[in-house]
Amino acid sequence: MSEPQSIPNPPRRRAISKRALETRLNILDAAERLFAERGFDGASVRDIASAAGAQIASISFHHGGKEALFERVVERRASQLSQMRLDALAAVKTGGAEPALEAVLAAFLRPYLEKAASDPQWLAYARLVAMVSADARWHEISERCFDPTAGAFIAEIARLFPDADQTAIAVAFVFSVAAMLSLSTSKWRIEALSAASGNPADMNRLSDDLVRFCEAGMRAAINR
Amino acid sequence: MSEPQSIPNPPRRRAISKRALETRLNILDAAERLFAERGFDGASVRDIASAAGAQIASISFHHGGKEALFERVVERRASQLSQMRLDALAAVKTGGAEPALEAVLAAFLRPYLEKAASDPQWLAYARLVAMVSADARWHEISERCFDPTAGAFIAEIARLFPDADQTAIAVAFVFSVAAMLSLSTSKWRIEALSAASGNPADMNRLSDDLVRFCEAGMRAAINR
DNA sequence: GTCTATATGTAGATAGAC
DNA sequence: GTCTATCTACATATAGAC
Repeated sequence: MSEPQSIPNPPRRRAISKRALETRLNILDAAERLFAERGFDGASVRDIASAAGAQIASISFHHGGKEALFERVVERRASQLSQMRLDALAAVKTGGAEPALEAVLAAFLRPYLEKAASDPQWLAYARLVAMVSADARWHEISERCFDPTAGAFIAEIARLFPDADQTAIAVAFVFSVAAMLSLSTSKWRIEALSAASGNPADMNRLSDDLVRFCEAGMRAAINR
Repeated sequence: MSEPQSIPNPPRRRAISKRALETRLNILDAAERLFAERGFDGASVRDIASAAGAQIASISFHHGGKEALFERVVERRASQLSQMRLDALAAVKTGGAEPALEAVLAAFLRPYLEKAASDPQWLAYARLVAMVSADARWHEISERCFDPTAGAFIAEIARLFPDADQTAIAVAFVFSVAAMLSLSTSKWRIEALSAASGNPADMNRLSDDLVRFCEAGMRAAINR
């Protein structure tokens, strides 16, 4: 993924210098931040290069242009997050008894929530995903990066509740993902709307609230 | 709202020609569609003018530039939708008994759902709202156009459940709004993820599913 | 691999004729 | 109010020296 023209068994290829790898990584991180803040069209490769301390030309050189860079930014974290989620799902299923609905939903939601609570780059990534999901231009990315994992979780829930309507489960799952993403895009709004209470919206509490909310909503869909 | 420099009692002002009014309206409609499809930066005033059958210069003339046009597009429908929601809330409260939680949530969600089911421009508007909510650049619009109405509904729910945590209610409300908006941005995804079932995702059914999902989630937040 | 210089396109805004 | 023509700025991308 990080070597454009890599070959399964390259006969002879010079190692990439440490500095070049840093440049690539700095560009990816800066792009993630700026794309998340301003959107694909609002973030220019000039600003990204500048924020990364790199040359404008290095973006085309290392990543093959703006669009390819955007896809790499999304793919990098998506594959990591998918792995964490599927691992958590597998762990939940190793116990002898049937897993509880809450455990399955938590296996999907918690890996992201834990990352987002500790690393601002993951928060930026979620804003990016919200953009990707909302923009028809990036549907292909969604299908490739997100839908397989989402499908696995929906199938598992359907297996736990054989009598439930599968479409209703998928609908509730999409609602749950939307609620999850709103934590990164609308945290400011939660704080504004609950100003009276005074609490400054602690991330751990928000995470628990999200899992409770989604589980209750999913149960309502299953018992439809 | 549609007359930039209007004065409470204008001493003498020539009436705006019918054609000019049409130009203004055509621009608003085309802008709504293109902003929703491509985002603020992705939609050019050139394309908007062209889609509206108007001149590029007419956008600055009638609406005062691209940013001002964007705000007008959002404000136009936001004020209409707020009115419908507050009317529905008032209607729910006129009955002697305390309104049910479901009725309050429905008063917020149904007006939009009914519009979106019948008018593609309202679907486009929801994509726009999803953008506005996700982009820090437009927070001021959110606070001005959306938060007052949201606050009224949160206050009503808090009044119905005096022992519930107010922050938890606000959090669940934001999750509900996110789920609602996902109907416009992720309808294609619902269809992809529930392909096995075959149902082509009828909008009326999705609306019912949404209200059920949000009510169950909100109850879980209240009983926290 | 990096960096300068530049090619080529398009953006938003407006002056001034009609 | 409309429309043409044009201004200025900035976009992405790349060729070629180092």
